[in-house]
Amino acid sequence: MTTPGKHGPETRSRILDAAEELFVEHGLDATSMRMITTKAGVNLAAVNYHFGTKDNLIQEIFQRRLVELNRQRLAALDRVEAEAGPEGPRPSQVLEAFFRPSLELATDTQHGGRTFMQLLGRTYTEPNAFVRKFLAEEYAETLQRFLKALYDSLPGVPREEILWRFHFMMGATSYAIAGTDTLQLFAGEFDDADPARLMPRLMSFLLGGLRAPLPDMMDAGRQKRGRSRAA
Amino acid sequence: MTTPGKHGPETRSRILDAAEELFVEHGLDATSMRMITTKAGVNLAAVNYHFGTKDNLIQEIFQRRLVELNRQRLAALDRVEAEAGPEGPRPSQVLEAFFRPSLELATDTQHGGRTFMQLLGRTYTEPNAFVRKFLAEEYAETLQRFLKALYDSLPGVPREEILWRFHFMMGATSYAIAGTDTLQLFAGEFDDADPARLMPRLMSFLLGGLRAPLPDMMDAGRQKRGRSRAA
DNA sequence: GTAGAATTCAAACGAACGTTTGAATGAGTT
DNA sequence: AACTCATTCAAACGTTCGTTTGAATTCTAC
Repeated sequence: MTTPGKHGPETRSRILDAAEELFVEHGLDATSMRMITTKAGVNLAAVNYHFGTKDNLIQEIFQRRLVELNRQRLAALDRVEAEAGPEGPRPSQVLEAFFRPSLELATDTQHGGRTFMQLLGRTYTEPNAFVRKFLAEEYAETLQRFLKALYDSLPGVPREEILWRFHFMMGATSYAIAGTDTLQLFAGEFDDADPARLMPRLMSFLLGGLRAPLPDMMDAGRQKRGRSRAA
Repeated sequence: MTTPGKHGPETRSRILDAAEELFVEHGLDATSMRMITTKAGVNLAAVNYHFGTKDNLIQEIFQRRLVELNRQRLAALDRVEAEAGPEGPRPSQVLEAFFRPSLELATDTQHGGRTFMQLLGRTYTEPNAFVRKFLAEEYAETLQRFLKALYDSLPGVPREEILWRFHFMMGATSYAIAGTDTLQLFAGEFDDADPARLMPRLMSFLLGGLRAPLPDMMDAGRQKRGRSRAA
């Protein structure tokens, strides 16, 4: 029943949840205000009343999740940095601190976490200028800290290579989260989409990529296992 | 001058080129017919006259490139399979056959290849049902053959793991191609966007990920270098 | 219970969208 | 020259979009 005609602070969250799902299913542009308000069971004008504009609604959806996500990431980085000695954490620990929170959020079907991570993965490549802008702002500090930690953990490796590989890793991750249906579309047989198994699978792949021999030049000191510590 | 008032078969290709660029810059939905025809210097009705609908235009843009791209991929696979002995090609050769043509197309700024690959990378995660449908159809045969070749080249590895890792690799690749500006946005210093260096960088990363130790279970026979051939 | 603020509602706004129309213009043929 | 057929053109079509409006309704507080 849900008594849609009554007042209540539920209206805001009803809109947020409905919009999140629809954005995943149809994309940001292709999701209209009328689709959102119909799904949420509220009046059309409710979105503009509570959020002002559609862009503000989008921004609020991303912020309420991203702030918490990056907080968890930085907290995890603080933890491994505190536990490690003066030489700092290992590369695998830094990666874990960054990617594990997002994967855990991606496996949370209870509170729409999975829905949001699919949306986020698709948004990384979205050309929408407005979205890209505040996405970059929201990530700036977090990425700065994690890149610095990665640089320090791999003292012998050129920063350029590390930056590229981190870029590749984010691509593999967002693709893995956002495009599981793509995978199923390609390979019919496939049915093991259990998100709980995704984490170890992705983690070993990412670490393998990070530790791969450097391309072409300076193959000396290739870190097959462990790291080539300088200090 | 280009004498836009005259007849000529240029109109079709002018529309295709203009649309390709605009789709990359703004996305499929956010690019209007009026933007396309204005940029191409043709009348608004020209798109519907030459292509019927906007969806047909999109489909034609993808087909004229994808057919050629997958033809090159399959030809490269034929080549390495012919050169290899009865044991078949090595995993790195299969990967090269698949990813090198797309990366070469991504570095071709002359004929709009880079533009198209950015578009393609973004489209992998696009929820547009119409686009996803013919994208899957266009890829079906190619992916079947490459997955089979990968399975045969890694006889000791569960097919499920190979499928997942191929998925991760496609994610890293499309992300690398589509989102270079994202990378620059995150890391200000970064200026080495030379696409010619992208290929070896990405290739060593992908191979490192493919060869990584399997997660958790059956770590026995981990293929650190080379393969654990069974036959 | 009544005033006042907050919220919901049906209806409409102007703008932009993809597409269609029918006349005007061009080249090719006889 | 007249006819034909493909193409281009300006204009309009109906639909949907995000947003606004002003009255109705509900909650809060005195």
